[in-house]
Amino acid sequence: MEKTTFRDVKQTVLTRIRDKTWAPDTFIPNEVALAAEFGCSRSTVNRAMRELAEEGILDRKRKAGTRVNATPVRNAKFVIPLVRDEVEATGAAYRYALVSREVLPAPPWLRARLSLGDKSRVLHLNCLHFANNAPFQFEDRWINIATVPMVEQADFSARGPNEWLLSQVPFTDVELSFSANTADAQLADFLALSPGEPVFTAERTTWLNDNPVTFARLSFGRGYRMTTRY
Amino acid sequence: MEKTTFRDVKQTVLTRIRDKTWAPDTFIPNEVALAAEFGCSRSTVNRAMRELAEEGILDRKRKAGTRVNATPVRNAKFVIPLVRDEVEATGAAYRYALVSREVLPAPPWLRARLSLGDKSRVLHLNCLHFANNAPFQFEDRWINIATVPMVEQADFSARGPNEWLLSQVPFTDVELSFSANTADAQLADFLALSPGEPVFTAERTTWLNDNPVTFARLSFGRGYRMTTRY
DNA sequence: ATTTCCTTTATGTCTGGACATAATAATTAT
DNA sequence: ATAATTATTATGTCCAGACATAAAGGAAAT
Repeated sequence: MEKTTFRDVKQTVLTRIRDKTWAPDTFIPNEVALAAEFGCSRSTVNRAMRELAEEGILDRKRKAGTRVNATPVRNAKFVIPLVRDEVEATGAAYRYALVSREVLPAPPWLRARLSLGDKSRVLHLNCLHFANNAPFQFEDRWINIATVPMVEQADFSARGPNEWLLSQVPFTDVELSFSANTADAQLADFLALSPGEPVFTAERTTWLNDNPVTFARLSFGRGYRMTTRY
Repeated sequence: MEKTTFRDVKQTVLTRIRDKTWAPDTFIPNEVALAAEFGCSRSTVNRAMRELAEEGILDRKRKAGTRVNATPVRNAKFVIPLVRDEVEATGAAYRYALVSREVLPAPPWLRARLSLGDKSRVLHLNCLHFANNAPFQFEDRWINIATVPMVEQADFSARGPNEWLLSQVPFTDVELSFSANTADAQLADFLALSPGEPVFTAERTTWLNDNPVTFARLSFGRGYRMTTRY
């Protein structure tokens, strides 16, 4: 007879939820009772339940107990890779090109988005990432010079700003958002699309303890899909 | 003097990584050493390190040790809510309408996607979800009758199939993918767009232990954004 | 009836110890 | 030199027991 692991407990609990032994919105036995039933320690049950709660299956509250979540608002985990890795993972050759680089006062829309003062200076970069020489992603990147002073000396002709930032500048918070948009003339040009074609847009803003670090708008052309399994 | 919690340990480790005390791609001290340094038990250090590894910050291997991940492939967590909750969270009134319902043999593209046999029957539904009476999401839903026989008797005139499925049918695996597309004539009509306007598309396929349950294509009109912070 | 205080209870976390396991490093046999 | 075997080591997991803490429920005071 093998020992009951926290994985076994998770599995058993999941099965009971699926076969409606434990119905949605009802409380399940407490940890001590389950530990006794499964023949393991409370710590083991606790870990199993904690992870299931993390996954959105269960809802736990002190004293109240553990309830089966009626609407399992399951959270999908998206792995956000580097462009280089994303391209190379498909077997395609990755190439990077810097389109433009300039230092300028932060435009109003960016000041609003990052809550910057009105005399903030930013580095603005436009970059293109290719997969097998076909444009794959257009990167519109803004970096807050006040938070990252050394960015003015950095060389972005061979390596993209994202890779540089990841290796040089830590961050504590990220906001990420996805949307569908149409390509304007400039974007269509860069991504080899016709104006008006749909583009998949990912916008990422990062902070280092309340100090805005960077804002990036990443545009992907035809056929791009962001996929996850869980 | 307070006790050192696993949260304290996580915080300290993160700080040391950020200030480059522990550089990327280098090994950090083992759990016993850290427990001694922090004045806590190894279990506490273990939990902190395990969670940081889960978050993609660290890379752990038995015997080898714990290494600082050079390219923190941080994974974003997306909470996928019910349409109803998503709409009501903005303060808008939610309304649902069933557009069409028919039982038919699975079309070839669906058979391929769900690996269905060639005489599979499916229930096909078209639904509209409104926010304050403005179309918010168009749902193109296909349900595998073989896996969910009782779906033929279900009434979808008042409640959307997603809510019904969530409460009635368990699932074990989900594939989710996002993309940008253009509205065709039918979709433009339903979402009150002009044909050719961009739509944000989410496609979700779910299985119950290798048995395909359902495939849904959810289309969102103008201005829809899917956002997460971490 | 409403507020305030106290008790109870289930989860949250820590400890210190133990054994399991994977992977590396060292050793021995071919 | 190369392959097979054996130690070593850091992480992975488990346990039993302890105390902390949030929150529900009831009791007492207003």
